[in-house]
Amino acid sequence: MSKQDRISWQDVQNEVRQRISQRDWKPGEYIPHEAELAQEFGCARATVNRALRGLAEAGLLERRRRAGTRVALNPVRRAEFAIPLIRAEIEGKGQRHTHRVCLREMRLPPPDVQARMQIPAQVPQLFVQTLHLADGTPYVFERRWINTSAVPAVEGADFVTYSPNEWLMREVAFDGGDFTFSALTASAAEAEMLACSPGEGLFVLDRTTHHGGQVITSVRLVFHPGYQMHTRI
Amino acid sequence: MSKQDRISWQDVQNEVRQRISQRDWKPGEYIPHEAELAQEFGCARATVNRALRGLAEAGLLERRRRAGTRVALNPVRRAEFAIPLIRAEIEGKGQRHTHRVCLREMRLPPPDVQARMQIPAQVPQLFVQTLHLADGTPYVFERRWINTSAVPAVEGADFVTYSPNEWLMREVAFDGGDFTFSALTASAAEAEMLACSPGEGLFVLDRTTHHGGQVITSVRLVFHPGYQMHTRI
DNA sequence: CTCGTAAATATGTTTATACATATTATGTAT
DNA sequence: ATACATAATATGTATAAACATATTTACGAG
Repeated sequence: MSKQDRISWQDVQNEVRQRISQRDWKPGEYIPHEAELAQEFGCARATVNRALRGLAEAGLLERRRRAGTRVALNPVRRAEFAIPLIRAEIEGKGQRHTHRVCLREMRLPPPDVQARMQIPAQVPQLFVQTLHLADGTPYVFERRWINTSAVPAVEGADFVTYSPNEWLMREVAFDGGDFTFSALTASAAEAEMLACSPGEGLFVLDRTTHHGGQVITSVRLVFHPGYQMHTRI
Repeated sequence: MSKQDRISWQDVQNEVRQRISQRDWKPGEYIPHEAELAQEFGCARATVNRALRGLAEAGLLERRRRAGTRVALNPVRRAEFAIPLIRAEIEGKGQRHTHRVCLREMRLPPPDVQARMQIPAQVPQLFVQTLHLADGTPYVFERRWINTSAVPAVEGADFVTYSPNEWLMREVAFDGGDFTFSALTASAAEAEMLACSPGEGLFVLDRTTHHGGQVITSVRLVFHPGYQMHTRI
């Protein structure tokens, strides 16, 4: 009952969410079916459907045809996070983003990278190391492999005006990606890059980006000590 | 055109997704409006709306009333991840989950925890340290604060049959949470708990769980070396 | 009693229609 | 030209109706 006198799907969703949260409807229990709720709330079934569908997508409800809708046993099983876009992330904090290409060469990828990128063996690929800085202090160090047969135009890119990621975002399309978050212990090389002590625990994001079945690029981002990724539900 | 001869919203969504991915419609460009697409695909506007709404939620499209719909400049900006439920995660790998409560006492929370939990100063809270094991090897070490005034029943819980998280999931409702992912360098105590070397980089998840404006619990999960969190889009 | 089939039922989807709302474009008065 | 009211327009939402689909229940033949 927000604006008009009509009941909106948001109204229904809020009410249902509250009933779950207050445990009027307990985990595992079946809730009334759509038609019944529609009558209770005085709205169309489609409106209830819209509301419940959203809650099911969020993992709060489990729905099955004929069986009905019930409150999930383990409520809230997924959350969303923002994919870090380095420049946006840094500028969003009011800092200035710069980057420095440390290395750019054709190189034979190690077996694990070759497997992950699903590329033939013994074919050199473009390897780029870049350091991103926020107000001049190291922010994240990236080691990137680029599939040169999928992105031939990359041969002519020097990644000075645009960082590798920015260049790729502008030049090539992609339709999927794999993300792996982990931690590693800073090696001497990484410590020097990120201006921290060797042995420090660092946050790592490995990302592999696809387009049309092909792997475009595979990158490891090693963040500065103290980096945090945040989300809420 | 999957099953029937009718066009489904999924058909429309796939087609649009493809046009974006193939850059028939380029980032920043406006796409035809719903009525136009409905005519092109031979379906109702509601069907197109459903398709485009989903893509907008995924961050692929940006929609504004009157202005229209355009392809997002930075396509794909968010991804979903599964919130780790220790037991489910371990058993999902075919391993056996056990846990050991190492410490359980009332204790005065340090200032940062007190602030995060939005509780009055100088009031002791329940503090529990638990080690979770997979097939007997340390998996994750948790340090948890529980708001005893929000969950008075916790006084009588020994967390032997149910681990703290499982107990809380069963006993109390919650409606929101904060998640922070980071990395830390293993201290001597953490190294001993997780049977790793001090100084190793470890993956950390800090989670604060709310219900009705109150903080229920705040926990730090320190994972074993090599732990990974995975997701894809 | 068992197995397979038919009926029942709750959710899922599509459609046409109507109206709401945000935002841009237009036009008019000053 | 500028400011402001007004029209135009694309998306957003609500509804009733019809049908699709998955899944369970009931039933009947053997």
